[in-house]
Amino acid sequence: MSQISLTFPDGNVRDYAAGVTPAEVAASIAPSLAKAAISAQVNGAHWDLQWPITADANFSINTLKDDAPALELIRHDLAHIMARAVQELWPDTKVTIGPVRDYGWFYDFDRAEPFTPDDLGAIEAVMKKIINARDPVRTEVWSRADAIKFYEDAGEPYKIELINRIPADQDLRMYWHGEWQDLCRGPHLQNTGQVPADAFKLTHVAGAYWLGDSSRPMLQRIYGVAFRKRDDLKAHMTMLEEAAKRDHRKLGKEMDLFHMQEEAPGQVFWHPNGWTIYAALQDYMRRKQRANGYVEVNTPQVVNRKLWEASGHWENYRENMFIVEVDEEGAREKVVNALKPMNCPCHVQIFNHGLKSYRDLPLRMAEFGSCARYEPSGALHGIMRVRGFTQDDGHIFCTEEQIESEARDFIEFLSGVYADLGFTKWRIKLSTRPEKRIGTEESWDFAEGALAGAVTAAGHTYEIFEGEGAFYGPKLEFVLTDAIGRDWQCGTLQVDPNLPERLDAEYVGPDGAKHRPIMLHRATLGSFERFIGILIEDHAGKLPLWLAPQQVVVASIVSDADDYVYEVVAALTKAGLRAEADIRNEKINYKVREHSLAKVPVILALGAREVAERTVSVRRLGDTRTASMGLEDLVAELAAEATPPDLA
RNA sequence: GCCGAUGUAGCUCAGCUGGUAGAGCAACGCAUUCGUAAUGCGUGGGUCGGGGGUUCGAGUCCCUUCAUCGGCACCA
Repeated sequence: MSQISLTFPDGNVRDYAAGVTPAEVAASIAPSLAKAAISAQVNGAHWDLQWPITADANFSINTLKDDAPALELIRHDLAHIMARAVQELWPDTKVTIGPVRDYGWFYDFDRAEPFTPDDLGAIEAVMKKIINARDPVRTEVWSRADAIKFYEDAGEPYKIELINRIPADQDLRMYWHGEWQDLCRGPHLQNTGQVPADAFKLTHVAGAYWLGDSSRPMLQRIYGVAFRKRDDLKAHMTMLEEAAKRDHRKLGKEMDLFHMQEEAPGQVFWHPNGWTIYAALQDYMRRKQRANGYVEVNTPQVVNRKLWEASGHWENYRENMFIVEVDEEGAREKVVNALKPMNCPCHVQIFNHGLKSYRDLPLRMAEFGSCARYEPSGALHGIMRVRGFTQDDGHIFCTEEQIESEARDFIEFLSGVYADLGFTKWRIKLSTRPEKRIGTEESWDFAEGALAGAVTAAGHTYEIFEGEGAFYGPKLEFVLTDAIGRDWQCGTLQVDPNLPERLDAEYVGPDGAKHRPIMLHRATLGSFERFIGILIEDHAGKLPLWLAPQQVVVASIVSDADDYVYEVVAALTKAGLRAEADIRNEKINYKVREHSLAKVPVILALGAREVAERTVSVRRLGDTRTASMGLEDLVAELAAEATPPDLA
């Protein structure tokens, strides 16, 4: 029998018989290691303790102390343990797949009766029993025919479909613990007892389509989370509670920003407070775009279907458009219009109005464009995913040669905006040509190269998303990370030679002939609705002063200070600050509590002392200390702080 | 759109197996002028998401519809 050499992390090299398993290697080193081992790394690959090693390799043993492999195995094994528990409780349940995901795993089942949240406790109890049984995990490689036969006998049709989807040159691996069996590529733990029994939790049940295909049956999915230690699980649950406290729907109510109601699902009723944020953000964007060479336009809400037919939207998105039919006097049939789902076709109309020259390019056209899309009911989510929204939309009409410099310019613009809004962590995705596409390979090469070049020139890096581009051109997507680590895709830049073609946009070139411009669709915030939702959650409602709806509340401590309160409010208002008086007959404790809960950034408390000294007592949100200062100094300080970042 | 859950006063929520709706906060009134996260007492307030049905009787049971929430699918 041939020998192989394993190189250990400390540099030691030991020889073993070919086909040795990591379990045997661990046992050859120390019995304690053999017991603690959960898996191995073989030439960097995550290796089951039972898989044979047939060639020389770099080798190390993983234990529960090794974070990444431990978490992967714990979560993966829990997926199997949960599936086993479910089949023990409800033997007629069919199993499908159960991958590791995020902080845990999920497993999809086919079962006539849906699971209820109450079932989760029962399943958890059986899972703990399985863990405590410490059943050894066993694995074998099977032939395709045997495996299919096995699952036919077992009545597990989904597994058969999975087998048929696995590439023919790939081994089929079966795993067992106890009597229970599953098809799985592995690796797994040595025995079920290696899973910490107190560091997992089943979180929720949900429907999910088989293979993610909405034309396939809907399965019952159970989600769980798992960690190495009980404390990690507790920390995770605390994190979820924190995230729930930041929920923009909850804060929107508490801060009286907006509401939504049944008569207008997916559309926002902005209250004065919320609209103040919206307006401050829009004013800021308007100034920024002007400074960046954009011309601002505005286009109609209700547009005849002819334009949507010409643009191609009618054909592709008719189902998602709000249709407006009008009985026009004398007309034989109804006039059919659609609320605009996007602004680009209208912008092309403005471009087409009058003759354009190459000297007009690049032409940067911006609109705070209100759009309406009939989103599927299940997609709606607070003000983040709505049916009526306003994009900070823009279209750059340019030549092919100008794509790169325009893209670069936009990336720098966007970078400045994100920094001003407090987002310093963000990344760029480059989506390239999809399978179904129009245009020549040369034009795709050129456009993808231009976007990649622009990113590099702007001093950033990008991640490629193969085949994720639009059918007409590649795109950049800008993903920002918020204060609690969640990603949000906001900005976008798309290269589009198609729409100018369809809507017959042209300009006169230096040669005197007519040419097609390229259109760059771009947005920085995406939609105001969604972005404000993100801002609220990012700041947990505690917005920077320039965006805060109510910047200062001036509260009286005694009614003798009422006149002075009004004087202070007047001084603040004159300095451009959003200030309100609170002279209600309430204790200062009560007022401080109420305005703090409403996330007012600055509370001034005025009593006899302040009146006498012409000072103010300042309390900042999130700070229990107070400071006393002169009225003029305070006004100057707040006015400076409340200046939008582009004007500071 | 699909699966599941939820919908009771302005807000947060209670209301067991059907017997004529309740709390806290908020609002309003009165008293209190009280120095940095809830002053006390009192008063008013709900066709229990909409529609239909079963029943002597429905917030409670059934059907249907709308909306919201958690996922899935979707996101030009």
